[in-house]
Amino acid sequence: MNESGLPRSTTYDLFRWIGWAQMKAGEEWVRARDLSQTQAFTLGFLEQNPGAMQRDIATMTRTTAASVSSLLQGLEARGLIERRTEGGDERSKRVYATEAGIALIAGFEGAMEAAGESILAPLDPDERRTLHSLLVKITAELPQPTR
Amino acid sequence: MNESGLPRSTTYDLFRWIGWAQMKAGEEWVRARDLSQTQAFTLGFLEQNPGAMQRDIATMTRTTAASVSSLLQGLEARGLIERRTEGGDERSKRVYATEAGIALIAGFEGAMEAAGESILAPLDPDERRTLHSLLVKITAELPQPTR
DNA sequence: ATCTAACAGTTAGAAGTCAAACAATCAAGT
DNA sequence: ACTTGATTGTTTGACTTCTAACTGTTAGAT
Repeated sequence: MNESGLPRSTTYDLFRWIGWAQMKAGEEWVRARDLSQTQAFTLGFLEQNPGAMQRDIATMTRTTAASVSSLLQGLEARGLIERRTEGGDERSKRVYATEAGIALIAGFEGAMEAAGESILAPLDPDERRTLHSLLVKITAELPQPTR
Repeated sequence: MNESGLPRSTTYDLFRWIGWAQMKAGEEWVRARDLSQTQAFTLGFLEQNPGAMQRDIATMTRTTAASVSSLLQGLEARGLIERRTEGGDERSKRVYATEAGIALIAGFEGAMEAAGESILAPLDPDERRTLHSLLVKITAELPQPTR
């Protein structure tokens, strides 16, 4: 809660700001393919984890089952993913990125890394290592997003 | 993009995760008052900056003028804020938290700080200072969200 | 077998968000 | 005066997200 007036920034403000900046930095790449951030994230995840359950996707994106359901509807309508029930459990659906989906998402990881790179530019390699290890230390104690 | 399988976490993943955790940590306080995060944020901002323009709020929350417009509709309908045109400029509207709004948001800042505190718990004071200064260094070079 | 509880996913309704188009006002020049 | 451009806020329509309620499936106990 800063800008217009207030002098200090809490650590949380800085986190929010940096998260926002990262989002913006990746926006161009993502929007050029007519995807939302979450859609791109999900496709990238499916490329790496073919056959994931929807529930896994919810955990990964830290959203809800309902959000995943409607998110996948959009991707499925565009032919970027498929849902199949297999493995003898009629409840769960295995989700796969189609060839079109994989083609569309190719380079996403790299683009995100580049975006992250540009944001961390003010830090030298040593400082980046320090930052990363501090963040790891924090997240190690964080509640796992299980739903 | 971690959990189910992948070994490493990029710095950006960690940022996302921490931001999510902070949001969750403040959720209980916020939901007990039937507010969204953004609404609480906005009310807190108005408590500190009475008479802010809507444009300022958009900058602060890093959203758009349209979002603020509809966000404030909700708060106004509940009598938590007022919009007045004053100061001879018929374009801009000055936004104020009402007494009810101020009463509802009392303690928000403290609750958020406590939430932030609990997340930073794994770090000792020295590490916190280091983290804070690294974040400041990053945000100093970040594009200001001007709209 | 049957009951119960947990689990996977969907749907409905409310709210927030965005881009784009719009209306109204102000400022500055001509 | 008039015009032009910038500023401030709203509206529209599409999309995402959430909670809560729902359907259907599976596993475990009795």
